[in-house]
Amino acid sequence: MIRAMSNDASPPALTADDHLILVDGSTFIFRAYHALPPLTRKSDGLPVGAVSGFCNMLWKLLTEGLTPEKGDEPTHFAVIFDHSSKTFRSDIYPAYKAQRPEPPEDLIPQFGLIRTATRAFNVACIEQEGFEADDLIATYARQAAEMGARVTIVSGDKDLMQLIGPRVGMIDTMKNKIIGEPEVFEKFGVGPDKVIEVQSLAGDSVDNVPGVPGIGLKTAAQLILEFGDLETLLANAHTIKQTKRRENLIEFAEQARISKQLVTLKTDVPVLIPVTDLAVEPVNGPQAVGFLKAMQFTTLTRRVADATGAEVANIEPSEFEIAGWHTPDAKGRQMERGDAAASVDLPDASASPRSTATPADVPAGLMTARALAEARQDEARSLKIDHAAYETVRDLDRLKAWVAEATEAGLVAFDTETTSLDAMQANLVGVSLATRPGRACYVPLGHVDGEGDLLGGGGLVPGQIPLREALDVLKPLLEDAGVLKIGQNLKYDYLLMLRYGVAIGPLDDTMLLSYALDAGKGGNGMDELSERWLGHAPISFKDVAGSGKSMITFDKVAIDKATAYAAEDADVTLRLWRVLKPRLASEAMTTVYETLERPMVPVLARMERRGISIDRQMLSRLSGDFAQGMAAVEADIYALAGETFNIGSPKQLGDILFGKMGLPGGKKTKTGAWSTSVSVLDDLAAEGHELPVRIVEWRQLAKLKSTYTDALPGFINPETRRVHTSYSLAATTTGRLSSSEPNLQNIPVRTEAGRKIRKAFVADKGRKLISADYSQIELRVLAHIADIPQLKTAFADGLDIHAMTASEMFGVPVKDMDPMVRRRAKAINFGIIYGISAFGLAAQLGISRGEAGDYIKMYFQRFPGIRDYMEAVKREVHDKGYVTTIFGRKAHYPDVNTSNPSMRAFFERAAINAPIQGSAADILRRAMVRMEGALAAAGSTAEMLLQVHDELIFEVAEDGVDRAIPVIRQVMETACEPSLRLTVPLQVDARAADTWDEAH
DNA sequence: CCTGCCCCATA
DNA sequence: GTATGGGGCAGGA
Repeated sequence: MIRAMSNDASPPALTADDHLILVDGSTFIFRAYHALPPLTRKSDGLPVGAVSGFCNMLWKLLTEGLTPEKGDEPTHFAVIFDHSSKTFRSDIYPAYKAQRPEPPEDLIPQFGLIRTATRAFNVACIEQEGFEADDLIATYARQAAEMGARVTIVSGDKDLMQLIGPRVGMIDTMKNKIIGEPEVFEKFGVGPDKVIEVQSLAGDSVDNVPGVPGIGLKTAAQLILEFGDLETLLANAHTIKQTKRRENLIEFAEQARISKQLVTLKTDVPVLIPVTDLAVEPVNGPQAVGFLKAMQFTTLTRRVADATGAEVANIEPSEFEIAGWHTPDAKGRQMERGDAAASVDLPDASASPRSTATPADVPAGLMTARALAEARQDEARSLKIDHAAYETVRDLDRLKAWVAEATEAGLVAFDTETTSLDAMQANLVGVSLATRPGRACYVPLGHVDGEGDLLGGGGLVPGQIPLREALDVLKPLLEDAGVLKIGQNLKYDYLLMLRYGVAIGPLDDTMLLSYALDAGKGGNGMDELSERWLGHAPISFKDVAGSGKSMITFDKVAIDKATAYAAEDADVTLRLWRVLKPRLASEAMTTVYETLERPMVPVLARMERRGISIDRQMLSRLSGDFAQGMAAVEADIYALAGETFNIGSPKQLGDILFGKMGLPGGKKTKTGAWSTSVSVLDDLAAEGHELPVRIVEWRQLAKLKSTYTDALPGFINPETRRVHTSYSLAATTTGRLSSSEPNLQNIPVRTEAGRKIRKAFVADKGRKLISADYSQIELRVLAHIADIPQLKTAFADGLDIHAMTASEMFGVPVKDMDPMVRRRAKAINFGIIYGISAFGLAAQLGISRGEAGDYIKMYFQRFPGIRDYMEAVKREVHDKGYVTTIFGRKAHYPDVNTSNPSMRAFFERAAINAPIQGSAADILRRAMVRMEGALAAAGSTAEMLLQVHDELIFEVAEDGVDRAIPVIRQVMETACEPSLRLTVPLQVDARAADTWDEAH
């Protein structure tokens, strides 16, 4: 099959019209294995996932080249493999690639199969003793390029990037990504010609290339850019300023040289098969089809047969032996199933399923509630999970039967499977339902064929109900007021289903139940809750979809695996609900859950769905401005430091400031490194040093650029053209929300440069943004909780609270007060909220600990109620393990009684802060829950978009501003009522403008 | 590729 | 001194 041996007439040399494709077979196998669904098996169990990916790629490259356009097809083609692990490199450095782990067991048979596949397609299959595939590729690439031909290397291996040049390109078919000079630069920080220099410094722990300790890619690139190459650098190593680095470069110079030898690919391998012999030959249809048939790759078999005119029906599957493979013991597998089945027989835990949903079932008296809660906890641990008992719902009749069952039961656990964690971009792949423990199903709706997935997707897998028809049956159930929908983190499913025209309700969320009951005791994710309450570890998402780069989307997961995973989620959710829901009554947390948690789900889902517009052009301009600013500052920094270094590396910066320049640094971080935080740099600046000032400037620009102006545009949803954050309802111990992807709760505001970013958050044309924020809400809450007369009076009279504090403490009049005095009082006020310590206050104000301690003493003398409050909270948290907000939310600190004094003090401060921060958070939640209804009732079309802890952002048509603002203020200022009468007024400032910056 | 660390943006 | 999320770097799988 290899035609290289027929050398009677030597084939013509390659020309500029030729195109040589070199496939790196060895790394392909590993990468395909990890990228593809974990278990793609032929009917007899032979694992063929990597082979399938390989054949699809091979066929596509052979017939189309890199792109479907004509004229791109290869004229020459070879697949290159490693021959054995021993190469000239292991002679230079025995450790080289010595720690390679054994390949996974199910991958072993595929090594031989891929070589067989290559030959089946009539493609040259090349390996040579003593040389790695990379060296052969390097040699062929050089030879072909010298003849003027175009070369494409098919690999994702970074070691091959050194070969890239004008005629030599690279493509990573796993990622569908072309790798050219820009990509190399992105990865190594230098062009292809300097890649080996960088690699010899940075090393590579995967291949055991040692490099120089302490030098990573970033630093290596910087050194090479400065010195040009390794030898020049080593010759000038003594001039390197950073002590540790200089020493390492000198000490490990030889190691760097060895590394360079290891990473430099040989371009002069005496190849046994000349490059001219790699000319493409036509695929032998029957031969290729025979192999593909044996592999049971139906789609590709058909495709190749069509293209070659081979008759599939008339071709027998090829027979061949496969090393490392034997048919598994069918009996053994049977046994395994039998064992699992033995535990299937679930007793029907709820004789009357419907009863669990009706309020009548929840006993009125606390003692009975506790008895029920305890019984449920025992039950949960005794009931086992059986994946084999779950049903895959494949037709409309079965789905209708499940809907009927759920309707009859009056409750159903519901979960969606999708293609993305982002509910605004996810497509529905399937839903699962559970009606009682052990009784669950999965309804696949959008699973696709995974076979053609390397260079293009497959079609819908048969045996699935059409999405539209399924939704028509599910919608009435999901919106049925008589059926409780139970989910885990239902905001996700709610938002997703909203996009499919379904508004889920009524609902219960196990994550929020857990959060209301146990905030602070641990996570509220399903896996963790399942472990905690059911003693069961559910199938992990990783097990069905993989992780990292090789992760597949759920629509590519095989339906039987998907059923086990998805139905289990619904089952587990239902079981968790049965444990957690009765605890609400028995622990008197029902009101918290029903007023502060559950109603937030639809409110936040709608906010997230609305999103906010950002001005992409403005951010792009800002990015450019920041980059320019950084470059200018950078030049100053290098001049001041007398050398270049990586400013973004705190380690290197510390070496420069405190090592080389010998500045008095003092502070170390907890790992013993020099601290280079702003406070340290500011101290240095105060002593007249210029460099720290510049560093702080650079840091600010770098932060704004990377975190905001560069990152935010990537979050613009292509469909809505807006940015949709995701709020977490259960991420904090105190009751605050958190925002992520992107985090819109930390958009800059304090500096001028930062506020420019806020200007990029804009109202759509003809509309305005309204920002409404509570003034001093936490201090007001403190005044209320701790019952401090002076503070309450000051708020009632609308005074400047910090000035008043200063006046009380230092006995100075508010009128014409020294700003410094007010600043101190302000810092103390904030310190109180944070559970003040003399240490912290001293750091904040830049005064001595003793002085700070005196301030605190003075404060407590003037406001003894604050000290009493703090002492009371400490007693409470030590006594009960939790503290509560004004609305009854609990924040747990299970480790507060630790014997470690500093840990203990930390938990005490957190416990002091929690009722203050948490009560303010509760107030915000109450306002948010009421807001939409109040606006609608007042005839306002204003839409609530964002929450930032004490601020709400709305968008409304220009002519709707005046109607909206009074409603917003009213709702926010009266948010506590009627449950609670605060003894201080709440004050809300609201403003409308075109941008967030101006509205704020 | 993942994790810990450091630093920093907000309230 | 409280509460978060996230970016860049370096080291170890």
